[in-house]
Amino acid sequence: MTTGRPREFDTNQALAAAMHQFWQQGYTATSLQDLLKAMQISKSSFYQTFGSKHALFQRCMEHYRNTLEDSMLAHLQKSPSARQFIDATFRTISDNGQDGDGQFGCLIMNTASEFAQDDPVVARLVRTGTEKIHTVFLHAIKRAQADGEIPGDKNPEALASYLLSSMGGLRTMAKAGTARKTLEAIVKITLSALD
Amino acid sequence: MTTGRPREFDTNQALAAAMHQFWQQGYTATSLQDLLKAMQISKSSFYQTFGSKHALFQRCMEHYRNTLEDSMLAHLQKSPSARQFIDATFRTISDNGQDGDGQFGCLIMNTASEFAQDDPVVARLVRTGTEKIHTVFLHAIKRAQADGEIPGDKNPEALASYLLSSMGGLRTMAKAGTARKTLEAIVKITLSALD
DNA sequence: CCTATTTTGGACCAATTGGTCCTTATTGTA
DNA sequence: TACAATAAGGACCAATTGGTCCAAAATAGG
Repeated sequence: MTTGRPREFDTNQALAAAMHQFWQQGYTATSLQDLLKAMQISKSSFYQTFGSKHALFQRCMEHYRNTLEDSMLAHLQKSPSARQFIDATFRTISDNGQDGDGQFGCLIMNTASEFAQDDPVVARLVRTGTEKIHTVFLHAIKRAQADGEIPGDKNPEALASYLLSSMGGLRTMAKAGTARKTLEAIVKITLSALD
Repeated sequence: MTTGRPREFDTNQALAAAMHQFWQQGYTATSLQDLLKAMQISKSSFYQTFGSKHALFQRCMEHYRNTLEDSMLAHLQKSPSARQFIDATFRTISDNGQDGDGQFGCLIMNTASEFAQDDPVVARLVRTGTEKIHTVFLHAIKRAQADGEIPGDKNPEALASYLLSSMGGLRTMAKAGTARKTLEAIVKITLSALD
């Protein structure tokens, strides 16, 4: 087994940087130059390690999806109640809407908006991404129903889709520059549908 | 007063075609070639009539905004009740989500997603666009409250923002390829917040 | 220390980007 | 019918696009 020259960058770190770039600017508006600067690697390293811009984007989508899912599941588990988890998830969006990563919307929703069904590979990534979030919401809703925090006669699947859709809308509103107070008002009404 | 050679195309028609193109593909992903093909005009006519891609995009945004506002107001006026107008607006989205113009989402929301706050000119167009829709919803809500179709104790401004956000989310979901039944379920829950 | 193996820097590439400009065509009016 | 005025066709442009390739550099195992 031979080894060769070791790489001078961390793959995961570069991937995270690329994800952030796509998250901010979208796929098309992000040029190779943008990526190289963000990832701090050379063009050679880029193509050798990630193959192409499109292939990298796929990995970024997966990375985003996994990160988001892990984060949500962690919050759900350490939350005192499932209902409180849902509330907190939406409040976090209205709180961090203007600054931090919040102002970039949701990468999955952004991608859905940018590509629609044009690219089948991307369309699948969007679908699996939304499904993951849907599943997390579904778990939370079912648990909240079992605990009597959400009326049991409501359809949990429908509620999960509703939360997913609402989350996408809310994040887009935040991206559009909506005032925090307005975002909070939207969240309040959105969550009232769970009562 | 001299006249000169008359143009061989209709400006409004070309504008509408361009709007449709931006609506489908977004600003960045739409090339000049795409526009010329869609508008059926030459490059010279393009630059002479519209100045630049960016300037044309601004006019398209305004055209979309006006068209949407007019359409909504017309529906609102001929609707038997304001509440029914709101319901019908959302049902139309879930019905036409997969085909027709529905599968392209909302141009204003798409633009918000694509540009965020990067371009101040575009950011303003997004803001005024959302404000217009907000205003229409606000009128409908106030009238529905006056007619006892929506509880009067609810804040109409907040409700209008909620509907705006929900509409954006719903259209993005439709763009992502969500099944019609799911869209209908989301609409049902969304509208239940008005009861 | 030498060599197989890998990474890196950067020159290079065809294609496409948005945009300019000059020429030719077509009109109404004087 | 000639002229002023505008429109259209298309050659041309520099800059950028994503991507390839080759030579130089750096490493671990023999």
